[in-house]
Amino acid sequence: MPADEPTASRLAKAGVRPTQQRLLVLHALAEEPHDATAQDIYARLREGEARVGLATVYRTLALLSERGIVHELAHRAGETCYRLCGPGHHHHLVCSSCHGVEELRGCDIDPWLARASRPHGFLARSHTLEVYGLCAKCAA
Amino acid sequence: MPADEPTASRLAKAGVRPTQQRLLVLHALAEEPHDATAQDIYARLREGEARVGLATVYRTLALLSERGIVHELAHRAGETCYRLCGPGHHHHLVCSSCHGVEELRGCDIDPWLARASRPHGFLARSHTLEVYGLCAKCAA
DNA sequence: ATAATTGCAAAGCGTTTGCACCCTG
DNA sequence: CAGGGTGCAAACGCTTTGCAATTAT
Repeated sequence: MPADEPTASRLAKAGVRPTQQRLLVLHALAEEPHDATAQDIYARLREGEARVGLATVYRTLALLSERGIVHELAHRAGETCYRLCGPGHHHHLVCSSCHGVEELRGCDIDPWLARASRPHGFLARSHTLEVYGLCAKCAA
Repeated sequence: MPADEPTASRLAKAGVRPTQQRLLVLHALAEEPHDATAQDIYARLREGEARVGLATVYRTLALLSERGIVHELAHRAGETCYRLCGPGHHHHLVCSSCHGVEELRGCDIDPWLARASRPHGFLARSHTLEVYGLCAKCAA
């Protein structure tokens, strides 16, 4: 089953067997304008002619997240959101109105962080930053 | 039922009736070295002689969170963590080893954020930042 | 052929809710 | 006395898991 070389090889390189349903999940995620839950993806796939089980969607998202192919966000309590992100360190601009997500690159707060946490004797290693506000469309 | 003036009046000022179980929940939370889930608090209270229902703990934490008396953190997926924080804007230094939480004050990344999000046409309004690393004790 | 993957349905968990009783104001 | 607060247990919704059938290499 070819039809989708780039995505398939991306999976293969990550040591994930590129099955039909995994590609479907990945495609569905790619089409989401903002991050989506497992149930969202499942519903989206069911709308079409796709035959994928809910459990498979959960398993797939967990696997892809573990392999770093998708990112797991936790802004909503009670359910996990997933998003297909570009590579490298970045943060998210989350629109409070349309819930769209944009990536904010060029994060240079590490030096600031290191300085700020020094008085605490705290050794900063990583951080998460999410920004809420209005995207260009919704601000208009 | 006096015995706990400061906490009680703090609740009263927030328009929350200072009942016995609300004070118990608040005290339990104050004694937690790091943030705790509703179930954590419930278990802690049950260890003692306190007679508080689980539902009450959930309702209380939700109410206190809504009133800004406790903060709701979402680092763990699947369950909501709560923490009794000082006032004002601040962030958290979360120790990856002991899971202790320290408050990081003096957050001045807003100007940086505003600048960074401008090219996106994004209007930043608020943000969340959590820093992971090692606290002074664990780094030693 | 062999081992991984999938689907279904049941089980698990954290959380919420209905309702009668209790307590506070 | 009136109305919010509480406790219990049942109901919920999201997620995980057991197991037999299916599919990929």
